[in-house]
Amino acid sequence: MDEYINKQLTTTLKAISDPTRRSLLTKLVQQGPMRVTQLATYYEMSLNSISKHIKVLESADLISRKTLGRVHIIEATPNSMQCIENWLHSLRSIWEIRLDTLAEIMEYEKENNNESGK
Amino acid sequence: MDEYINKQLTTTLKAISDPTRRSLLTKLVQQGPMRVTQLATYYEMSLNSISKHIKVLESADLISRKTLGRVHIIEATPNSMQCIENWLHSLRSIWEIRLDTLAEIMEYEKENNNESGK
DNA sequence: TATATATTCAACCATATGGATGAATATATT
DNA sequence: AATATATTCATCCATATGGTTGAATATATA
Repeated sequence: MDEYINKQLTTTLKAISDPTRRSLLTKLVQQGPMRVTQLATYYEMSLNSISKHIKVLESADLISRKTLGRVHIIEATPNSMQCIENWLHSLRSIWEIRLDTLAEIMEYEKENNNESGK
Repeated sequence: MDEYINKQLTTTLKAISDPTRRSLLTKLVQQGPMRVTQLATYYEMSLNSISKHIKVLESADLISRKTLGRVHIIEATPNSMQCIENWLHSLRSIWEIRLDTLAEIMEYEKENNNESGK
């Protein structure tokens, strides 16, 4: 696989493998753009930790940030998760191709056995 | 979200967020069931590390193991990744619903402005 | 200008992770 | 019975991660 895509995949998967970050993302997708303090109110965690999580999501391109004065508006950019779906689908298609091939082989074997069994 | 599913999601995502483990999984999906030493030959890493990675994949239910004497046959079980697709799709549908609602609101605002502009 | 607010940065800590190596276990083979 | 093979377990190490707190920065408000 393309090494660039592979790294992007790693970054994206690591980012969403944390439950707090998944929750942040979901919140942003549900409620729309929001500022950091606003987001943080939903969690027991310190604001600083939330800010750190946002940074991780940002470097995975899962969110974008618009700075208005001292306020940062955070918006989900869920398109960046496409790479995950792509990987899942490619894996699934490889899987199905192999199962099909296997089925064909078994069919062939069966016929062969029938021949020799005549 | 259901806490059980959420934990499963975390385990699964953490498992596939490592490039070596994704590669192992892909190899198994492509080539079919294989034993540990066989798998390890494809990598520069020590056999022990591969064995450890396999254990991680196993506890995420991404592979299954059949023990035949001293040999362990490892097989990919990619269905367990369904939880990821489910999550991605649910997120996407929330996203689309919000965008639709937003579009309706904007449409309403537009009409409203037209009215007041008469 | 002084103060309050929004946010990040820096340092610290405990625990997790990914790798290595060497020993242990279980099973085959001679 | 002795040896070889397949695999995991235990330990160790360096680095990453997720959290905390306190300081710094930037902007708004009184």
